[in-house]
Amino acid sequence: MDKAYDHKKVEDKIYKMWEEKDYFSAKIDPSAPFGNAQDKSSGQVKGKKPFSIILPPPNANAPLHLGHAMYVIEDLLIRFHRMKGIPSLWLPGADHAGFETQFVFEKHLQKEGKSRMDYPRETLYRMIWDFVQENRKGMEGQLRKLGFSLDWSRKKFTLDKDIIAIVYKTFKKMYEDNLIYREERLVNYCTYCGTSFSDLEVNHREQKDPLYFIKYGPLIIATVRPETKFGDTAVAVNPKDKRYQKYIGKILEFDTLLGKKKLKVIADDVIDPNFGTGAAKVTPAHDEKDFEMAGRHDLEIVKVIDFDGRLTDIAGPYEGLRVKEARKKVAEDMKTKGLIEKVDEEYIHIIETCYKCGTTIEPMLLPQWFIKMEPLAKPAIEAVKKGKIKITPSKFEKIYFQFLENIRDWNISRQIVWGIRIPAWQCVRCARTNNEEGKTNNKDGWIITDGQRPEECLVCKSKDLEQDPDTFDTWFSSSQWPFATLQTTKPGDYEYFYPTTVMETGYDILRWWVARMVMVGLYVTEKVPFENVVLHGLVNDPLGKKMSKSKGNIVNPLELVEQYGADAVRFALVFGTALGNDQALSYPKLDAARKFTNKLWNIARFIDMKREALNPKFEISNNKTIKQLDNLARNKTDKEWINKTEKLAKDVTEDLEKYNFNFAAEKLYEFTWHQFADIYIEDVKKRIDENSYLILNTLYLILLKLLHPIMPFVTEEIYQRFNPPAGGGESLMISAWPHEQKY
RNA sequence: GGGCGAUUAGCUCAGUUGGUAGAGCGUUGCGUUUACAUCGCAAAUGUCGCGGGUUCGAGACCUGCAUCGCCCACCA
Repeated sequence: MDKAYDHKKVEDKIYKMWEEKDYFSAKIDPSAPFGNAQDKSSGQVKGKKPFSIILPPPNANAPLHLGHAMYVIEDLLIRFHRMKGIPSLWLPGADHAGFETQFVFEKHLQKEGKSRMDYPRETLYRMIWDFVQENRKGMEGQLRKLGFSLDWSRKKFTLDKDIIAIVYKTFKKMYEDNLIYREERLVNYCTYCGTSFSDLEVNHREQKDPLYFIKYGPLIIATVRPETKFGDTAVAVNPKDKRYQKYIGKILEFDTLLGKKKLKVIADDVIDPNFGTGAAKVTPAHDEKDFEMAGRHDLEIVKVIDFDGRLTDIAGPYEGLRVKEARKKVAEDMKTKGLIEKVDEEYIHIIETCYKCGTTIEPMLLPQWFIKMEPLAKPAIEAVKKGKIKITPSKFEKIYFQFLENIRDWNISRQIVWGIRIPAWQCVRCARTNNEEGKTNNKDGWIITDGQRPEECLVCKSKDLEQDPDTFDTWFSSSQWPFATLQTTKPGDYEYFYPTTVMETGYDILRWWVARMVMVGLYVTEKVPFENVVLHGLVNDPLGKKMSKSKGNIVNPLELVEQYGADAVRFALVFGTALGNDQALSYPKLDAARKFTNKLWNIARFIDMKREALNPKFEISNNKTIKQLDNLARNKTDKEWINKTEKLAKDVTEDLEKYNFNFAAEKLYEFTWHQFADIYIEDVKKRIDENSYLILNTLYLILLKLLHPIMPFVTEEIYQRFNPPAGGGESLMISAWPHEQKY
């Protein structure tokens, strides 16, 4: 053996061996059908309950970042259960990541001086498709380099035909169950990205803006958005406000930049008499509260801002100006005309911004597809409350409940090309008729299918149908991922592996993804999609700052793997960090982990040398229980170390089953280095004989097994070099876990 | 406006049901021809953010407060 461990000579070779021997493929054990055995009360439990994890599919639009290396938790769980002899499945996949990917791709186009507008829809889609396929290949290579024992024979992509078919089926089912509706209402719209968003894609930011006090005849109203006043269709006051009683129901007539204007004064409870002057302008097309008032008071809705972020012709001379410049210009002109009473320059308020590009979100009137969330949220809340799903660490339950208990309907329409196009067709003739009759919500005339273009309009038999150009919010397909994957991999997978055992992911997508998977999973399959949610923290840069492209502090896990070895990277990520807490990338910790791999290696080297020296006549059995080992040992000290190792195996097993990964790593590190190597080996060194050698070697084998889930490469390499007997199995990764324990 | 987390050795962080503080890195001293200098032995360093409280006993539990970070939130 070399004097030092060189991961570069080992890792690729070992991974290839595992893959060629097909160790990663999950095997459904037909002799131990699990199926209905989930019902323990029936007494029909047969075989072992399988263990399954669906890999959170990484976005196929960029190489993996260090955060993805946290998948190590899933790999160690899978390897742990596989060694325990439990049929284990870890299913890989990739996400097309609709909007995110289109955004990234547009950045690439920009560098070439192009934009999405330069290409027809199909061309743009095809270009992004190719871009994504390239990325997928790269990502899979990265996952292999990290040693992840993913079942590549079952890999899925969110745009696989069979996945899309399921997404369509779900949409249709929801539509038929009256959970989907189309409505024209104010949605979060980013004029830069050119699409609407759900509430989760909107950030909030504090900002200082001038608050203008504008004269509306006898009343003064306060606003930060004078540029939208062209769309005012009322003035509102609180019904209890004594100052304004005499105006309620009256028509005000007053001067504006565009001449005389008449507005009715309405009374509404949402108006806070203590804000500003207690009177507000009502601009239904650009403010949600105003939009709701418009509904209650039957007000006209006048659009001032267009989808490109510029004022419409309603703004007269200000038409075509961008919101920001329009605001400035309008305010200046109003001052000149004496329409502004005063300006509070120090007004601080919260604005909504696009989570991606930071542009101020415009509430925009747009017909979109919505999912009614409340009926879906209730069972999802129940599932956790009743313990059908367990969230670890439990502190995250609060966030889960808070999201679901205050849930609002989900806008799933996106005005982008990259994604799954919504299978909704509108009859052009019916739509026109509806419009003429003054119906604005276009509910009629829409045909939802499972993806097939309908032959003709169901109402008027017209063949003039147009498909909705919008695509689904990526998270709509993601929400179906656990059952969609298992229903489309291999026959029997869904029946055997669903519900999955663990959903392990970053806490940052608890609401975006996990909660939605629970809701949609329960709705479609009537089962929870997973029994355990395990949430890890973020990996930040060495200074504790969040990694991001704009900061330029992204770390590619492969660089670290190259330098320290995959085992060290994996170990460093679980060592010294409590589950669910953020951690800063630590080079000293990586270095310590790398030294640990070397320590392991040198223990092996020592044992190897002793083997050569002693040339023992027996073979080391891989299958000895610790009890059997105790009977074999003759030296009292050796027996003590058997007990200590037994205790370690018990503790590590318990820690892994309780998701206390840091405890497991810390105990293994401490025991291996400072107990086993520093004390035991130093002791046995002086007195080693055949019998002690047998104990030493066997205990070391147990350590290798216990370490294998976290550090698979170095442990496997050593195991292979020890060339254990046939009875012990050909690979550490499929050998038996040294301790049985259930919690 | 609400919520969550953090505050422990110089630095980065653990501390699992309350029992006189731990790791890695760093520092200091000593050692090492034979598993490993990617090493060993030894040592130093903590009013566990601050104030109350519960308890025989609190870093851990309760309650205030401070600082930092994150998340949620339609007062124009």
